[in-house]
Amino acid sequence: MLDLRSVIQDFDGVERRLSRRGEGAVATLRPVREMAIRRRELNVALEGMKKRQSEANARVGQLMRTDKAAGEAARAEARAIGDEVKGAEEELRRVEAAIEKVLLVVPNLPHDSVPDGKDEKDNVVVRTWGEKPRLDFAPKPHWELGESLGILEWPQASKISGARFTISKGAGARLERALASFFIDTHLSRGYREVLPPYLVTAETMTGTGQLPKFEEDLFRTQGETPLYLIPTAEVPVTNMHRDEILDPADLPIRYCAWTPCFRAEAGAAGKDTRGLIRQHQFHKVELVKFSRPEESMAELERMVDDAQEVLRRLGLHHRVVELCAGDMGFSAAKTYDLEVWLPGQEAFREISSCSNCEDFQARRIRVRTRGEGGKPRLVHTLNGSGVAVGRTVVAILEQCQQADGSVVIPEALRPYMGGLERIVPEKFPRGVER
RNA sequence: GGAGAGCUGGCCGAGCUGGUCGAAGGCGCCUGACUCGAAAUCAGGUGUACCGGCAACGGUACCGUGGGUUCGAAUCCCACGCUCUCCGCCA
Repeated sequence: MLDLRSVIQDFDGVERRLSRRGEGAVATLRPVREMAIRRRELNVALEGMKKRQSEANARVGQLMRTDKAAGEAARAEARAIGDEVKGAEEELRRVEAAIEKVLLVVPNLPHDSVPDGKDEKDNVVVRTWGEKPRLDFAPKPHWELGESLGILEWPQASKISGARFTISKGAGARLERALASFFIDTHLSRGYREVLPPYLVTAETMTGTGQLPKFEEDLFRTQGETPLYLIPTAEVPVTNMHRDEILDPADLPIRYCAWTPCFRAEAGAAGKDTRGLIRQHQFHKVELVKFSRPEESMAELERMVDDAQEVLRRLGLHHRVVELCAGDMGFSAAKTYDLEVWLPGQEAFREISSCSNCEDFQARRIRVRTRGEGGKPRLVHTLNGSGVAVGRTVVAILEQCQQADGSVVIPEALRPYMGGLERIVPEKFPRGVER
């Protein structure tokens, strides 16, 4: 959420910065100007009224003890003021609710360093790590590899859950589990604290990080009087952990890493990436979340990108870092880097991580503060990034590490987590692996 | 799921026969005095948000949340949430 005060003080400036995200973003803000002016007028008037009211009330109290008749008269007067106050309060509440409603769907302002642009075609490649693996055969897409190896299975998944689900089996299932452990261990050694949060959260929590009210259709929701939502990313529960808290500046930055399943309805994405593991209703992700002092948040973002890159480097996966343009960034982000991993089977770089600095946009919604000079409370900055998406890493390993014979060589760093397994070869054991 | 108790300032804790209560007292913290210095002691200060003001300062709101009663509510009434204890159930 943008700061109402700075919106009022510099409406044109805010509008100009917002316009870099596109016309749609600006349109969300327009109604605020008038409403804010109205709110201010009402508030000033109301405070004057309240002052008169409390004076009148004090008179009633005093007079009632001495002069009953005069007391009754004062009481009538006080009652009239009270009615006035009630009316003004109601009006003010209405205006404030209207402002809040608008402000909740206005996206964050892009940081000045963010490149201009409309969509993903305008994103800027910052650096590339490694090289395309030299394959002297026609590389297969991961879904073919997964099926022929017997480690990824779709017909059974759609039988039990419908479209966009996968069942991993044998070495495939183990690979997911190994990657998650490997990622977490790597981040722990680099200063993050592991947390295992709830996967179901309240609407308030979803609102805090910006998923609600604007993106309800992307979420799965439970039944019942007070529904809960399945988390689309661990960013949601972990960032909300410190809601309504004032964090000790000495503790900052706080760095968390969390491994969770993620659930996404993504109703609008029908027809894209229908095959394979790329776009699923459920997947695993290791998420990095930071709470930072404002002046350090951009440096922390750079470190976070490096932390995410580190796991790909250790796995030897060819990838690049992309800086998102203003038009392609997510709702809450002030600045975002994506990590894109090379997929030979599709001859394309695909997103495997997204690291964002939300600055104070989420912190304002959820009231996470720290103390600055003189002990004054001030908002922290929040950051989040994938470190990294587990399912998509499986895709990358299958496609980048595939061999001419259809087997897949497991990256060395991962082998300790795979019981020493060096290579995935076809598995066809419905009752388990024969020993 | 059932029964009971409770939710007050950074913490503990009074107030809850409705009025001047942002709220006693204690702890913690800050400043000053005393001291070579420290401890102890004494004196003073010590919440957040918003509005007005260059500032000093003034005003308004906040006693779990929301609603009600009333001229006026931390105090009375209703609903909800959360915490704790006991019982039941359970991986």
